[in-house]
Amino acid sequence: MTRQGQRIQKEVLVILRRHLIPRSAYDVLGELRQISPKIAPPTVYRALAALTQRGRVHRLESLNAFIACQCDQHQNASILSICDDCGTVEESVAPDLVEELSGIAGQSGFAPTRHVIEVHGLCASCGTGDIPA
Amino acid sequence: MTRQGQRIQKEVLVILRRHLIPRSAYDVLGELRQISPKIAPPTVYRALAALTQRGRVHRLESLNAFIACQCDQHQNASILSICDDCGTVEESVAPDLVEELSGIAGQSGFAPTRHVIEVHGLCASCGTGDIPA
DNA sequence: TTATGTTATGTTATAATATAACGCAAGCCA
DNA sequence: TGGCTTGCGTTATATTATAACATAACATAA
Repeated sequence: MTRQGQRIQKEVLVILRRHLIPRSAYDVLGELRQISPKIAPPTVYRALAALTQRGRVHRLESLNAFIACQCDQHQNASILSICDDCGTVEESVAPDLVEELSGIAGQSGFAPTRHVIEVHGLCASCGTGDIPA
Repeated sequence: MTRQGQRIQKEVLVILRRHLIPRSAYDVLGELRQISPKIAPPTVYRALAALTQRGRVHRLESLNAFIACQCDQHQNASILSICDDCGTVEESVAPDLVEELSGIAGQSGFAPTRHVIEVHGLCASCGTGDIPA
């Protein structure tokens, strides 16, 4: 990775950390362009891929969007709880559950390498009726 | 749903059942058009949404693709194990794990409504070294 | 049966997401 | 420095998905 690559990854991470709700790659691109107007989609996707691989960012597969890791580093897969009302995402870590999941998938000889665990629903604030629609 | 809607849903299901590996919406559209050339994307997406809602088809969020339900009806969320080599998908049902997952997500008051559980890796055939790349 | 309201469908267009391909530059090492 | 490898910028385009609105199908009751 070059210095320029590092710079962009850092900028992307800063942008994602500004938000509690997921941003699409093009949302991030839009914000990046406020600083560096010439940036093109592949640059953003590369930065997001690198950050995701290093666990600094999580990709929400069911939203096609990204969020900064809230835990500041962990090796296990995250459980991402997505509020379908306000959009906030809560991250949980549960190594036992991931183990169990690997066990179930592995019953037929399947060898897991990556787990996608996302839960949709309503967060505590949106679900209580405190804030009726 | 009208008769035409039923017809298309049935055709989509037949197409998906012809394949053991997931098909994108546009793959399905392409096959549908061999029968009914004038079909447009929204028609396919509507049929897939209806079939998914009824549990006849599963959407693979991490692939943006669809596969026919292999279990022939179940109410619980599926665990979908996706072979990154040959593309086959194996479906498992594990109500206990889904319960546990709901419990973890619910610790903060989150109320789950839908679970996305996908595991990437290598299936038994691809992982054993029997068929080296 | 016809009128009427409601929901589903067809159609067009376009939005949103993602990546292929390739030339140039940066970093690395002899 | 020169040659090698990898990463990056750039252009173009592929892929996935939906908005919007007109029309058609169906249900119901007068």
